Amino acid sequence: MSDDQKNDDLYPFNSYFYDYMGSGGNSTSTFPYYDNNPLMYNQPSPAQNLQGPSSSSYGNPSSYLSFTDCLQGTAEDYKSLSGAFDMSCNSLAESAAGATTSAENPKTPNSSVSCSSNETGVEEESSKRNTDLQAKGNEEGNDKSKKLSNPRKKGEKKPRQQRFAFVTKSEVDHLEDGYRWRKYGQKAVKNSPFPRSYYRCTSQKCTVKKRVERSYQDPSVVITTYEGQHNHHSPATLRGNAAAMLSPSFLSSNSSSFPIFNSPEFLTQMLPTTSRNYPNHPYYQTLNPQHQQFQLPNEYNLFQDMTSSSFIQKPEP
DNA sequence: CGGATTTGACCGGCGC
DNA sequence: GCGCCGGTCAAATCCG
Repeated sequence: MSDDQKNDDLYPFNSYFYDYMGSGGNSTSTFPYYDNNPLMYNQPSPAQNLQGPSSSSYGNPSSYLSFTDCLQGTAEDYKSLSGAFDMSCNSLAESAAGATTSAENPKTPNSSVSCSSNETGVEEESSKRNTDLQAKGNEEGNDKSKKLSNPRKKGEKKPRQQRFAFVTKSEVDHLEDGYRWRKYGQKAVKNSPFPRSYYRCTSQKCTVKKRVERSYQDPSVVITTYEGQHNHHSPATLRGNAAAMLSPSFLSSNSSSFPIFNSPEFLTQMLPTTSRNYPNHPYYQTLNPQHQQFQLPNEYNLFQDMTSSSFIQKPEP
């Protein structure tokens, strides 16, 4: 396990988790974490998806706006949310990582382009790898014993795409998020009885990936990590789809107000339950390639900062 | 039959 | 240098 990954991934299943549990020094937090949150908790099955959270057995949906409701708003509405998340994450990331932000997410008034450099990098790498494979295939003919070739020059670090991870309580491992995914791998996770699944967006030229794993501490919890940004619209409607809202593309392609995030209900559901119900859980958070760790918690205040500065206020025009 | 999933092999990075 | 581990590939298999 590399330090890179320790800092990057923050998985509850690996050595980093134990470190976190033991010392508390590298504490992480969740964002967002949905516990008893009728807005996001218990992702509905695909069949339930369009019905919104009301089909959930968790929480009290009647008390809250559902994401379905929210998503029935204008595109501008969720542009704002996305922008807010992105802006928040970027500013936090920068503050945590100092000035080393050159490789990713240059702050621009239009946050929708904030991740483009990373995507380009990975796409280039991917193409390069394919090219290499083809070249190698030509060179080596049908030799199947050597499947893969070196995808990049030595010393050239693979650029990290922006990551966005969140925890969802669900019986279904692969949560419906409005995009189509193709599973390309599954690996056993160290210290966990549950495997981790790797998915790639099936859309052409879309490099977004996601990993799905189940918490071994709480098997009812599914941890989904998105990496990269979709370069296309969701093939399915976003209605009633919290995960789609929280996908990187959604969270980074926007710019005005999104009323639900101004609501105290949302905020109080969003974070406090995190520390209340899972005090030792290495909460997921917004991740990015710069190894930042957001220590939300004292999280609630920070999140409030985030929300007050980013959700409530409109991003700069 | 075409697309999705499964699964074993492979690769690179890292620690020892 | 070796072993471990996360991530990915791709042939085989499954499924609608």
